[in-house]
Amino acid sequence: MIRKKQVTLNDIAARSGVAAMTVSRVVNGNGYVSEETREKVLAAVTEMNYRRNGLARSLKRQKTETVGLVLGDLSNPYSTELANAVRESLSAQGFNLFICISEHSGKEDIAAFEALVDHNVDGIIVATRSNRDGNERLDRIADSDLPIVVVGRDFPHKGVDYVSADNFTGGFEATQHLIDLGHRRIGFIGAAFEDRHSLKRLQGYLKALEKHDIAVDERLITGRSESAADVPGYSTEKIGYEGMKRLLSLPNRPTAAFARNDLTAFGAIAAIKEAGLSIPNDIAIVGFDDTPLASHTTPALTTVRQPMRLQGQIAAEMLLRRIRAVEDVRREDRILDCELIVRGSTVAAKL
Amino acid sequence: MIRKKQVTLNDIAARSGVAAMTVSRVVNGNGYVSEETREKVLAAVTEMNYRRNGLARSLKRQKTETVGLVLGDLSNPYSTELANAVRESLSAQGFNLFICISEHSGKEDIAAFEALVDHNVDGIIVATRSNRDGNERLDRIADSDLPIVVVGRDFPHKGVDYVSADNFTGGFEATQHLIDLGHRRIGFIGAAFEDRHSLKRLQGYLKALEKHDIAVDERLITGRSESAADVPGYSTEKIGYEGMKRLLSLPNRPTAAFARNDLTAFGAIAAIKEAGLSIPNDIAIVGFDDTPLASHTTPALTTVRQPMRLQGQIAAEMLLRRIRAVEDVRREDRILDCELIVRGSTVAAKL
DNA sequence: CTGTTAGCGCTTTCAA
DNA sequence: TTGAAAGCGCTAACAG
Repeated sequence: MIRKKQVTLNDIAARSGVAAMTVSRVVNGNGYVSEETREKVLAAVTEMNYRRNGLARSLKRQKTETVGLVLGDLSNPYSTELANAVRESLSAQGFNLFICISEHSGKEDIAAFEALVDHNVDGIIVATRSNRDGNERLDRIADSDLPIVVVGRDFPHKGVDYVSADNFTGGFEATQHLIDLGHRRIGFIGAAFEDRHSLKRLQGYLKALEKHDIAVDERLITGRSESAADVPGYSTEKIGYEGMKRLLSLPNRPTAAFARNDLTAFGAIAAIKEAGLSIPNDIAIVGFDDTPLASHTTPALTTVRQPMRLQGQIAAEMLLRRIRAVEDVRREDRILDCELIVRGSTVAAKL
Repeated sequence: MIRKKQVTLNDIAARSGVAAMTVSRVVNGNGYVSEETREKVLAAVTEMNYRRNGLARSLKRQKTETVGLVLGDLSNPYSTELANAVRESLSAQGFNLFICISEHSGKEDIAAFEALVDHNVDGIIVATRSNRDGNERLDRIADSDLPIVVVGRDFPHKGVDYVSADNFTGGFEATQHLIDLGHRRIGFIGAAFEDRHSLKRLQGYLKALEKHDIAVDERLITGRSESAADVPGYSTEKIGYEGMKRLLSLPNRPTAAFARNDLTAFGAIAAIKEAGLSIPNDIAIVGFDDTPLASHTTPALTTVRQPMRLQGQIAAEMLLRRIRAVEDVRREDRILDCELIVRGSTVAAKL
């Protein structure tokens, strides 16, 4: 259809018999305008249903007061809380937030970055998992001095801040907790082989085993299959379910397992119940995140709580600091403490 | 800090000794450019790390190839699946998706609309709950012919399409199912008083009772407290928990309950278990949505499945149709069937 | 195949 | 208190 032609400043100016500049002043509420003129203009604005063109405005002003947030997926409560916290912090400062989803694909990460840069956002918060293509592009964008903050992992670029939970220590403490309870055969659910060096929670797990001289049994570490392609949104739970099934089929099955996150733990719990086994007596389970549902499963889930909202707030602050900076900003990073929440899903190992 | 001055078409043109227009052609890959010139330009582009300015481009072209999606919250798996489906459909057509969250606040709805309109998105998909302020603003935006599609409810404007699940029939069938099982005292969880006329699922519930001559007991209908202000993201589960507690404290407690959605049902289940009662024998529960977790609770949740992805796809198609239309578009609406999924949380009433 | 011109809608700057 | 001019960076339309 023939879209109604956009009403412009000039239209309003013509209609109310003043200059475009005067209309601009009225619309933006700055500069001096006589009450009389103001009213005349405002009348025309209402009458013609005028909306200023943000594109033109931003083009001229060289800023958009908009920030982008790139998320790997939406299915994890982690993303949700983070996004809310970021949004709240930013909107309190008059910034808009546009969220992009990349579905954990490097290609889509790039598409999201492009889209945001194309729209000249004032800064980007990145909370996707690290991947080569995405990192490379992000690096280039950071080179152009666009403010960037990364959440949940680090990013080695002098112009990029990052904030993350202490996943390593969290993983360590979760595992340590199980060891303290007397468990020796402890599974890890949710790690693909290629995560070995990037997944801090897995590293914490390995470290705890090492500290107690428990040999690592590769078969106890299970994760998504090779074909990561078939792993869409909600798969984390599916991974937990399948991972636990694999652990249960082992000749010498573990007496406890640490799941990469709560969703994975929920899947694992389902598999255990389905096998007619009991939690925590046959198998103890620890999750990670302390999602809202964690306290409501039966039994309630022992898990590691990470400060999701705080990460979002800090990320927003870091970004605003960069956006507003008038001189060079020194890189900043924050690693936040996690907290082990012991509930019913863990208990001392049977002897 | 002094942000690096943006590299422009003219800079590249100057550097490579051609006109800006030629650079534009190379960058956008349209029009004829000799191989030789192309290479020269491309070299300069790489060398100077040029990125075209999307604002200027969109201002000139009068389109952004970007669509906005406004969501009430992110905590409901419904939003998640919808967003993913929308994103997939749009990105397949070369459109970007920017998601805005309104936290179920009319004020934030408006802020999201403004932000999107300000960025001259080509269209908006709205999936927030209906509210007066938001509707009013949306109406004005629709008046200006910006393509708009509403999801999950209707919206009475000749220029706005909508797609929704058949919540009324879904609610009816869920309740009917419980009645068929012999239940007569059936609670409804998750309806505030003011939802009475807007919540189709509640209307379906009431209709089913009416059909079977079961008198409505107001005390069996429970929802969020008056102060909706204290109800942030994840509260739906909390509402279910509290709602069920209230039902359990009734002198003559119900033998079954229909929860407004799965999250609410999960909360209700937690309350029942906490009271030492059994599901489904003491109280049967039906949810709505068939979220991924529904099949993994103990017992698994009987629920009404609504086609979330399909709604997203259709919404995207409807919007693209409007965006691409060259002449007036007739209003379209689609109501999609739901499906009752019977699992372990419902069983015949004890006599 | 390449260049010129004009202008998208706004705001900055300077002048009145 | 108001206005005129210039230009943000890009591309459509036309000319060469």
